[in-house]
Amino acid sequence: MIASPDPTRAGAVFFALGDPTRRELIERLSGSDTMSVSGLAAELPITRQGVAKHLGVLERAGLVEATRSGRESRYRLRPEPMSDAADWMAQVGAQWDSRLARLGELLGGPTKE
Amino acid sequence: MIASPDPTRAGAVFFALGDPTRRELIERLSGSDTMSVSGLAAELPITRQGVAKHLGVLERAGLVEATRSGRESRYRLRPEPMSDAADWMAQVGAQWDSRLARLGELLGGPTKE
DNA sequence: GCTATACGCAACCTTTTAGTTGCCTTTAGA
DNA sequence: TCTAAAGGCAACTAAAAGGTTGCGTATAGC
Repeated sequence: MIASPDPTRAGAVFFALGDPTRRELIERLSGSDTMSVSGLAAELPITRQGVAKHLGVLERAGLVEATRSGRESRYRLRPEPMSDAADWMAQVGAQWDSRLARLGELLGGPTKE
Repeated sequence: MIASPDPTRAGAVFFALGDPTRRELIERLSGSDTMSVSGLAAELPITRQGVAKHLGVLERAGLVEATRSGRESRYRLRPEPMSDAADWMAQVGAQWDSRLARLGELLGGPTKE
């Protein structure tokens, strides 16, 4: 029941991780169970609303999950979708490799990088 | 020596792969040895100059390499920097895991996802 | 009940990004 | 040599992204 590789989701993950502030958020969340929006904003040089927007992007990519607890919503890291991105890269790399291998055979010798 | 994990380069890779057209280019390049700008542009719904810009982004991220051959410049895939991105994700995931593990110990039982 | 905290929503501004058109240079080939 | 193909460079446009301020709503706690 592992999350199946979803090429669509991979794109969202790449996009989400393409922003340094969002990577920063991910790193913070990887070190604690859950964090509130304000808690995260307190550690960053941008406003709470700015953080909230970034969390929205991460949530749409499936990388974080929000749970409302009283008056605050706590965010938890959800690393699973990253495997879709990793799969995409592995697949591209593999195809590249096999292409290299075929080329090597054609040339009649092992081809090194 | 394998390319050492470079967190800076990881950001550039995530950014570069965050665009669907650039992923398309990467996929095309993974299937052939080298391709010219015009060759790539012929397969995509955007202009040659548009493709050239994307190739510039990919090149700055280290994901492709250009070689001028006569009047055309041929681009080759260079998948190595992707490992920086993969390393970053793996590290985040590992930290998250170990945090979970420690939490599990504190609670006196194995914690499942 | 009142106040301060934590959010969500919406409008707005500024910068980047994706993509275009136009023009000029270099090279392959008939 | 003259032309057509391949590219680089620069200016410009439209749209998206990152970020802000302002305001309204719900909840915790005195």
